[in-house]
Amino acid sequence: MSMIQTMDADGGEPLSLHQRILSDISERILSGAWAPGHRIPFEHELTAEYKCSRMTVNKALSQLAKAGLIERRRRSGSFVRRPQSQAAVLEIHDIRIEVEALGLPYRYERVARHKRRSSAEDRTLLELDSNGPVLALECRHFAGKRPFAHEQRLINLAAVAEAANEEFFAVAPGPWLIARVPWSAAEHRIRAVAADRHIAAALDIEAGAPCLVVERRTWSAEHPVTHVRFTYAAESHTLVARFTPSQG
Amino acid sequence: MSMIQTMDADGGEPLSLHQRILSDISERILSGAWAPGHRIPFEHELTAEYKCSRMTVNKALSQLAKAGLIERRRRSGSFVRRPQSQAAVLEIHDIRIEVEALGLPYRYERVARHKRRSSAEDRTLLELDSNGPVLALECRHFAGKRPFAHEQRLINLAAVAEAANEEFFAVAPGPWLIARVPWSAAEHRIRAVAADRHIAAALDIEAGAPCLVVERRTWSAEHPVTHVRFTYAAESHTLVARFTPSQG
DNA sequence: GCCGAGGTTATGTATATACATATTGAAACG
DNA sequence: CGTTTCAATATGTATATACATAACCTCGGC
Repeated sequence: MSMIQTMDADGGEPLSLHQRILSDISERILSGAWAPGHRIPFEHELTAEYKCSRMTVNKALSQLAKAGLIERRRRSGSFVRRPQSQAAVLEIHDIRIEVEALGLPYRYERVARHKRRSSAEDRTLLELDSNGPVLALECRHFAGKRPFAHEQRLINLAAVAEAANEEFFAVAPGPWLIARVPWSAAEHRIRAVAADRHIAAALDIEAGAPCLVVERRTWSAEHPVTHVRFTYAAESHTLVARFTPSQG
Repeated sequence: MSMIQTMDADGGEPLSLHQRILSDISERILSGAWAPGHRIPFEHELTAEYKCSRMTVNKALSQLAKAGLIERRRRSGSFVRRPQSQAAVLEIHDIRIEVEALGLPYRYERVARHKRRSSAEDRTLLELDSNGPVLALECRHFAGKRPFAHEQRLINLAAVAEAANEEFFAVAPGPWLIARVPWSAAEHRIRAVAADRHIAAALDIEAGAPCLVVERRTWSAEHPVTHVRFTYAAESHTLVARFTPSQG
């Protein structure tokens, strides 16, 4: 939101030159005016078109390149890229937020908590090398009276020692961790499963009913922190992911 | 498989100053050395630390701000941001690619094709105003001998007129559209459902078996282009989404 | 003690300049 | 004719500089 005035008389809000170049070019690409493979004008041509310095044009083009809309080749110029794969941004909110967004009262329940040396399965899930101690948690999240999600979580105590002293009666492990541990990477796996008897009981649904499972593994500065599996009854939950080409 | 490349010590390739500043600062944030809320050094201090111009520092910090790692406030400085919600990048590939990545032969089959004025349901799915013509397609994608995915698609013929002349016997609508229509936005909905009789027959599974459904709506320059629903048998498919703090 | 005016400060944007680097196309050479 | 060399070119990165803008602080008037 910047305030340098553009010379154009068409009266929109004041855009910085930088942003004007960015949106002009994305426009032309996304509208199809410049098809994939098309060579977009050289920096010095855009410099003339927008009556600005090459630095400004360069910054805008570099940003488009980083966003994946164009590809730049030395000596040859810049070219509109062919889309290769759809990439969408999936926002994964705290469950409390999701429930409250539905207008329902949220309740959290800790079902079980065990501290133990990591089993082979724990080590697979967390991608741990050593058999250090882990904390295994089982929880339920309610929307109104109905169970909304079932949570199975492993916390690597070598990475988050203070979790050993927390009972997780009042606060859910998700928010507790977020407030304490800076995440640096995460991997999500999303799939459909049939509810086994344990999950069916926990979510108050029929065994064999379809469920959406979201698993997340989190690292902080190379150390595995936590693995969590959320299971939602099919009717209760839809994940939404959006893609819009970034404009900076 | 660490997803974080830290460039410690004298290590490998020469990094540009810009990138060195970027990764240094992300390091310190992600490792927790600089906690959320911490004020990171002023531009002029970093200028001194790295012995470079303010422009270089500014570019790096602006990028970190755009990536959401820090927040910049005029006159006050730059601060490490508290993570608000997990955002992950979900890559949605062409089905042929996914099948071939599994090492299985890919086959495509067009099941049905109807051209019609859009029904009320079509208009809801496509977010259309008028009752213009649409093309409704039903297809199957095979991995080896087994059905891998079932596809139900609507194409807005007002936006993609030439689709009316394409039979889609040889080429799947996904790649056909991608090659022709520049996408500008897309929305994905992901959920678990129980297979109805039709889907069960198409995927050769039991009715009631859990399936993963991915629906995608695509726009091009404000015009709805297509709505597609992919249904995968539970065992056949897992979506993977990654989050790594962007380093530019 | 309240409140507004104005200065200070850090960031935001833009310019002109310089040199590095990768790549291409053509000239020079064996 | 094929290969090497070299200059031209477009991008990549960095510098010094300038001025705009928002926000905070202090000071002074009442």
